[in-house]
Amino acid sequence: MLARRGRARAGCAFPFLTMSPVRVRFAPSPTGFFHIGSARTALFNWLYARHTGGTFILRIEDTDTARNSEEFLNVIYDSLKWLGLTWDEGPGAGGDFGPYRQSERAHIYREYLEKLKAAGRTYEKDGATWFKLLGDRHEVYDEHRQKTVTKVKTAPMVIEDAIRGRVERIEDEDFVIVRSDGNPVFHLVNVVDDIAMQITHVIRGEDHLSNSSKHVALFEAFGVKPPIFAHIPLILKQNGPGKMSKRDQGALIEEYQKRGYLPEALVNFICLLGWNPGGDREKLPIAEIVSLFDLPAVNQSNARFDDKKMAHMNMLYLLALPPAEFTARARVYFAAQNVSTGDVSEEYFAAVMALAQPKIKGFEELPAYTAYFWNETYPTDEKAKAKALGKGEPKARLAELAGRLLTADFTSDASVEAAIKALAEERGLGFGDYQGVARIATTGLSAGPSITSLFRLLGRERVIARLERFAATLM
RNA sequence: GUCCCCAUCGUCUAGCCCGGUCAGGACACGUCCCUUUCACGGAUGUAACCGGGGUUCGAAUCCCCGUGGGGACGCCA
Repeated sequence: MLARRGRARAGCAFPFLTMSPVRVRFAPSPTGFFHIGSARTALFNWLYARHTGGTFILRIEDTDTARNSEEFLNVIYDSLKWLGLTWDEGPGAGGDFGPYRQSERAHIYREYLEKLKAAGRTYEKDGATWFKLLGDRHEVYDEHRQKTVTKVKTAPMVIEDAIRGRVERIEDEDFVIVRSDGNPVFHLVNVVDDIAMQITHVIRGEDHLSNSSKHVALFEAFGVKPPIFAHIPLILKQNGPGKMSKRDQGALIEEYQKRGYLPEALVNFICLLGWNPGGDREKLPIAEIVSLFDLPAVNQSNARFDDKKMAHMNMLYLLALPPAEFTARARVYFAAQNVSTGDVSEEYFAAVMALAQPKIKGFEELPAYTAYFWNETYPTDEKAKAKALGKGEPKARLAELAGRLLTADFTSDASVEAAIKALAEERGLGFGDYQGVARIATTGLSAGPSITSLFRLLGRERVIARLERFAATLM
């Protein structure tokens, strides 16, 4: 924990001015849905590229032909675009180092493999091609794997990590680089592509830290100086042990998209998992995050995901949205959810949204929160109804209110309020004696926007009709 | 089992590099205020330096050892 600030200042304050331009890549494999952890890795790469004026590359690691799918590939594209993490090079974006799908780069891997073979750094075993480490060999029984393995006495590999400092790890076993079916393995293609695409910084999850010694060994075998690594901490699942996986609750980006979360809120939230701008600020615009972000400030310890805080961040962004923007996005949400809002006018829809925006935490609350605005068949919360009817004389209050509203002025919240207040005063009662029962009668709910606002919006006829209809059920 | 990474409120974290502040903020939770409901907002409370040694006048901060958590150990990526 202590060392990182020191490293931050020990290096050049503006590495991108003195070194070759930053080139980073996000290299997902389309073997499953896109989850929070992947999104954050992509985000940190993107942030670093934008911060340094470098290049953000999207590379698809689809060498495992058995597990790849086009569907997952599209999820990756869609999720990245939704989050606003646009790539400068990669599928659909072009670039001078393509193709950007590993399944289309076989010729490049063959070429690099030849270099390794020529240097005597490979051998064939069981039909596969192995990478040969340098050093003396001896056999040893591995308890964990319950088999005899060949160990190699090698010098420690040095991993220069922008987040963790210098990490040494001994790589002591040869490993497969080309499968017996002819397909190259992750370790090989990953390193070859990082060389071929001139990647300067490898920003990836800490789960790859142990692999890095293999990768450094390969870089050295190719005679290439390894890039700067930055192994970011993992995101742990909210409940229970271990890192977050695709199966965990709240793990999938797609899910947040469907639930109407604002992508800018999600981005703001996940960049705070393992990084912070310093000071007490949490909600900050992406442009500012870009300017403040740097690798040495990334935490070294894993973070646990917290959906409550995520929801809170989303609310903050929702609250800050210009009303027209809120309305437009709400429209999209209703459409995506297939929730009908009747054939109301744009003005009416916007007016309803104006009442809802300051009250809700997320778009997913919207359909239930506004159901009674769209038609006359809205659900009634029976528990709330029982509670509202449990005290006073609800039937009398409804009748009085309906009568008074007949002549009330519905042009503004204030005029509706004045009418109800006058009625309450005449009867020696409080506003609240009418408010509760009127709300359940006209909305079916116990909570919602101010009663005067929603009366004004609903209009005299509908309000009175609802009051009378509800009163009639109380026989 | 072996190797690697990590360790401040329940959670995310500031403070650590460069030792001296009532250990600060946010989420969550409690109370109060605002209020015609529910939210928002404001105020406030509960709550943490993993343990043990060492260095030092002084350690959350530096060092060591434990312990705990995480990761890796595939012809997955």
